[in-house]
Amino acid sequence: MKEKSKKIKLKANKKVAVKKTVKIKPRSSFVAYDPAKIEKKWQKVWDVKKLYAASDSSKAKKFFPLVEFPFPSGAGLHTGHVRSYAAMDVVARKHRMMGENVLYPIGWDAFGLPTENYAIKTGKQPKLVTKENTDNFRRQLKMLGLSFDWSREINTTDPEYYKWTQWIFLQMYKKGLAYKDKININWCPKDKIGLANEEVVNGCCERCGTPVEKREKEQWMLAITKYADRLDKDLDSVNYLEKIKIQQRNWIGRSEGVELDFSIVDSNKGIKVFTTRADTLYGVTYAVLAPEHSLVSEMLEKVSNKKEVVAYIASAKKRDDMDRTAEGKEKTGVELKGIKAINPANNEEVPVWIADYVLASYGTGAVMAVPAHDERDFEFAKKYNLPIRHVIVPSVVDHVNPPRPEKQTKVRKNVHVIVFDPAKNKYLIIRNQKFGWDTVVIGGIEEGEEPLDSAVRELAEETGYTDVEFKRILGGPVRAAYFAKHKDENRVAFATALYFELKSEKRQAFEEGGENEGNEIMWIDPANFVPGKMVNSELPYWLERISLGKDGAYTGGGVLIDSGSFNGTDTEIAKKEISKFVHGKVITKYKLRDWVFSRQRYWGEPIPLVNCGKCGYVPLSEKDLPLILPAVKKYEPTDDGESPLAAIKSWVNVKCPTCKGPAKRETDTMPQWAGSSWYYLRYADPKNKKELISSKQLAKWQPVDWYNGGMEHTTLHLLYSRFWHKFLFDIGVVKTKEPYAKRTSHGLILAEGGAKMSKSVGNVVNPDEIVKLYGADTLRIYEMFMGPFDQAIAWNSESMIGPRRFIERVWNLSRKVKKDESSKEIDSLVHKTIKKVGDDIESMGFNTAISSLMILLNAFEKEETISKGHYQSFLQVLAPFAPHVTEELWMVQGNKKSIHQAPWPQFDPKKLVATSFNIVVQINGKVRATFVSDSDEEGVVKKYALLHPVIVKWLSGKAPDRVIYVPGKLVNIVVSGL
RNA sequence: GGGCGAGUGGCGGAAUUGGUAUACGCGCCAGUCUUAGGAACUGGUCCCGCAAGGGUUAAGGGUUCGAGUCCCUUCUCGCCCACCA
Repeated sequence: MKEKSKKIKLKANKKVAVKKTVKIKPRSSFVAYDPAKIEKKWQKVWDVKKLYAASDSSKAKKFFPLVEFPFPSGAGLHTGHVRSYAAMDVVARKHRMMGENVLYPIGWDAFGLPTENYAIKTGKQPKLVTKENTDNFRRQLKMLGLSFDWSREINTTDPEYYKWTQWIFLQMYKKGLAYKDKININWCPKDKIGLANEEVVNGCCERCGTPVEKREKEQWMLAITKYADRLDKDLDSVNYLEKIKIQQRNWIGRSEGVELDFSIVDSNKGIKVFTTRADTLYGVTYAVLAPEHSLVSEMLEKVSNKKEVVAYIASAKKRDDMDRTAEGKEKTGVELKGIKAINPANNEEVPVWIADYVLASYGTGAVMAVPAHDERDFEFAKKYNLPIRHVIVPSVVDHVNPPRPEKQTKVRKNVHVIVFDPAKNKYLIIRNQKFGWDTVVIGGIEEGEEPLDSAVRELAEETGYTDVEFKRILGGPVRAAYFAKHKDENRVAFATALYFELKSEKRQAFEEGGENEGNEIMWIDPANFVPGKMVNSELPYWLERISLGKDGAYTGGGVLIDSGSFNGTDTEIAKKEISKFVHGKVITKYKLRDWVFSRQRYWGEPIPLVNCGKCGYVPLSEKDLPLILPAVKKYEPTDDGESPLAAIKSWVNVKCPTCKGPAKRETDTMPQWAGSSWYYLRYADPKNKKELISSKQLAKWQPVDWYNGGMEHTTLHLLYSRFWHKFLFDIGVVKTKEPYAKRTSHGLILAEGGAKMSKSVGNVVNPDEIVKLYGADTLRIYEMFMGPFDQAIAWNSESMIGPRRFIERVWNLSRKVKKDESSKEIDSLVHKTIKKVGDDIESMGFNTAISSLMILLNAFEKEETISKGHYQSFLQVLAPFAPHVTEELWMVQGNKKSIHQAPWPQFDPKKLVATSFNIVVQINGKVRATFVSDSDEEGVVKKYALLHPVIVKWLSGKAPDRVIYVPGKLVNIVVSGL
């Protein structure tokens, strides 16, 4: 698989370390560790003995770990491959030692553009280039000592392989999942190739970075959208990293909503809109169509500003993707004057607009606009001065004075007057001594009064302040239910907040006593102007709207207002009820688009169809598969976008399989993602000429138990292959709904300094050089040890020496091996290490696994001698990481069978239990003393802790208030007044 | 703008049912051996302090006997998506 090229920013303030060459001098009195010698030697032995071949007949439990097979580029293996492959190799080797029948396969995802581009440049046949590259990759993978089962090697460009890729395509065609459609495709003018949406990054070709153009072209499509629902739902049944599931779900983009009809005045036509917010229907103030919407041209004659509309459509078409995604792009649109649509809820006529913020490709290509409750509609309405109607209000229940069931309830409309004094940075509040609360100025809105007038009136009446500047209304109202102590009644208030700034201290006389009795007018800091300290439970909304600094749509839930008979209904309930009321159709939409499956290129699987003038597209008979990719002289795609295959007349012109009349072959080829969408199946039965996979092999090996790969394939390869698998399930070829039981991903390896490794920058680390310098075992351990497996990490050649020293020390350790028993502490540490390494491998904590092996080695080195048993156990748990050196040392110990066939050592749980305890004594949470206890009994430990001389000194006679004991670990003495 | 994640020595990083922060490795310092050291080995290495002791996990607040770990606020960085109604 091809790694997606991505831009990665340089981490700031990181020095690029100077690369040092390291001389490793042989030791004198001892056979020196020489990886160059032992690694080659053992690789040969393993190869000859077929040590890592999976057994089709074994009765042992099967284990099928999988890594993404590489695209064999001319650049050779990179460090990212090593990271993933070595990690799964560790897992595979451990499971093999656990006695499982392990299938750890590898192959080549060899179709693809880079090979073809290289062929164009050099005139070499892609087939030959592929052969050279795979040979090199194979050599490199073997050099690393990866325990692949080489007898099952597959290659997507092998006709015996792509026969089945073509076969699957034909089945899809027959089921109507493959269809031809004239679409606007993303066209890369440099690569001269159509791209899937997934292959366009920020409007540019993901391979070469050239801005993508739109071109209308007939393309083969695969109807992945028909599987959208299952691709989403079945994620529940697999063990993928959560972030992978989330990314897939986001990409599929399932959303549930309703389709509603807005009929058009004086016409039999209607606008179908899709919405997830049917509850806001009464807030619709206009409707919007995508410029490409078919209704637009149908109604054009009735539009009074036809010229303007036509011009707008033309300009929208010209806009390419770069323009559309440009930062801060302003929404544009134009009204279809003379056209009105009818809101089905209240039969109101609303204007109809066209605008490019509505996408033709999503939903119905038309929306009902609710500016009060949708950000985009809001922005648009502000720009074109369209009305904004609030129909949803947030709903709060007062936490301090909740409504009392026994009291009467009154509904009121309120204003909240929020006055800020910028000179003093303070807010105006009223403190009521009688009831003990703080509040902003509140007043009722009288009949026929504007909120602003009420606010000014109430402010003057209650506080006397008159010289204020009105800034703005803080969005729509908020509904609050509370008990009004001073009136002894429940209130449901719809409060609108108005924000003022104080201009001067000018005040008029105002009424004290009466209603205002006990009121104190105060200015408080913003720090105290917070929810919880104020009686106004709407305050969080006001503060949020103040901090936004501008008005915006309220997109949350709440309660309906101004919505006819639905007033007071909760949003969630209203969605259903309103939709029912206007006969909406409940519907699920997806962001996922159908997969553009054809490529006008040479180096891919030919699409096995024939186009007959009479019969249309006719599939080849299955016995005529594979349809072999013919040899051509020139690989260049043509400028008119036709595949180079179109130029081979003898190949193109055929007889129709159905009517035997003259017909032409389809000349498009399949994308690189085709062969990789099902390759994991073929490993179980790689040489089967009759079937894609036999049912016996299928039952034996499926599904993949653990699939590790790059995060960049989450929305492409992983989704595509799940789709193909589900299709194969539907036609009875496979028996599981999902191909991969578990999916994990590794982090990127960056170049030294944190930049992305790239050939053009020249900062690529070549595994060949590292192996030459340090050996494969060192490279493997380095990559496993460098950091957490799932995180991106920069290469650091300085650190490379650590793992090499580690291996040398293991090598030298063999001199200490005697038959004697080791100490109890060492014995316990060995067992702990066995457990830790085993657990860490399963949870991909490779770095901590190696760290614990280092700790054990350090302990061994402090001993005079170590026992043979302990030494061998150590080699065994190290073996998955460093297979060569451990094999050599294992054989030197006199073993006959390979260490990689030795059983995974067992740990004795009894030996993990400590016999003495390091007890930490704290006073008030601070460590004051430690001691060793041979008991972890609470009474004993506490007694010793309190008698400890240092503790006695610290306590200086004071009696502890409390003594807390954490079994076997810690005593915390709580004393007041120290 | 939305989603996900992260912030711990000079560097990569360890430690989460809350219980001695800085394991392991790199680098650095000193010593041993050596003609020599960019090798190897031994010891040291979070900060302040002669010490006793004090401080420290982006910043601030909270919960707790006890917080890197849990909660809130703020800041910074990375990744993915991005007009999806």
